[in-house]
Amino acid sequence: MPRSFLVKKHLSHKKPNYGTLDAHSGDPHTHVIPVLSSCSSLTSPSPDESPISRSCLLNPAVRLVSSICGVFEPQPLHHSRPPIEGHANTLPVTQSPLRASDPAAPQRLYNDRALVSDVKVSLLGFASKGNIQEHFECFDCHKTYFTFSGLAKHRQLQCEWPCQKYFSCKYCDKEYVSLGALKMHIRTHTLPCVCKLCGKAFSRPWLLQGHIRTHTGEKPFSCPHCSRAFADRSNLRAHLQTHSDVKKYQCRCCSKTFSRISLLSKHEEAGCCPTS
DNA sequence: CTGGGGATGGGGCCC
DNA sequence: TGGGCCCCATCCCCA
Repeated sequence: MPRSFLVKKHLSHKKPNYGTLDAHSGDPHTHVIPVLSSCSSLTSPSPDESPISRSCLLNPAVRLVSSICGVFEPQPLHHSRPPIEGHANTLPVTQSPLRASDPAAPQRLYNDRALVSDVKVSLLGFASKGNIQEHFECFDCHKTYFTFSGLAKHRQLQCEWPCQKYFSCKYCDKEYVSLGALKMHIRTHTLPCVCKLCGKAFSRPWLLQGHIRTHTGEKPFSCPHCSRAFADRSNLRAHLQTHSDVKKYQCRCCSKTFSRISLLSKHEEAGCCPTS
């Protein structure tokens, strides 16, 4: 049951990138090391022990922006747009050296982070609603998120970056806008989570956990209205609808109500609402 | 045909 | 960046 919005929308200039995938999968720190090297230059002489270097390294905004903009990347991405005026191609963090002994370092680091936020919003096509730290809105679909990471993941999975590579699955013809989305998709081919009892394989560990309950008979989700129990919370939720006097899904034609949208769909497909 | 349970896939969010 | 959890959606099967 593939979700089509994960897949890249256009199929032009298809560019398989297995080498990049393999390189990244082989070295999970590929994105981190360049940032560390850049940040360590700000925190000499002891970058390994400096809390500033650590915070710089762990700052997801710095890592994300650096990886996307190519500022710290050994292999720059192909920009389809010119640099944003006033920001050039250099992040502010490289312009204000920080030292652990500097008493003003924390505040300056905070200011730099604010600048990074500004850059990332400008460069990546993000719009902010009011306070930048409260709401992040996607330019393309206008969905809003409370955190930047939430918006970033949404952009990775559902909307296209203004300048990006496309990652093609080597097992099928699907293409994705981010390496992470591709990795997640590839798991549906490789199915690395295997049930030791029956050999059935799954793409994610929690799917395997749910499957194992079918062997053990464990049903941790009990209905508060009857004695039934379920192995899956979603199935309990569907069951709870059967106790409800008000069915959630109503036919627009005959006003008949159903406990599930699938039942309503089947009802409509059966011909109740031929025009809908 | 309908209603409901079982099983599974995938995105969002948090840590 | 990935794992875990939650939620939603969907398909299959059976009474």
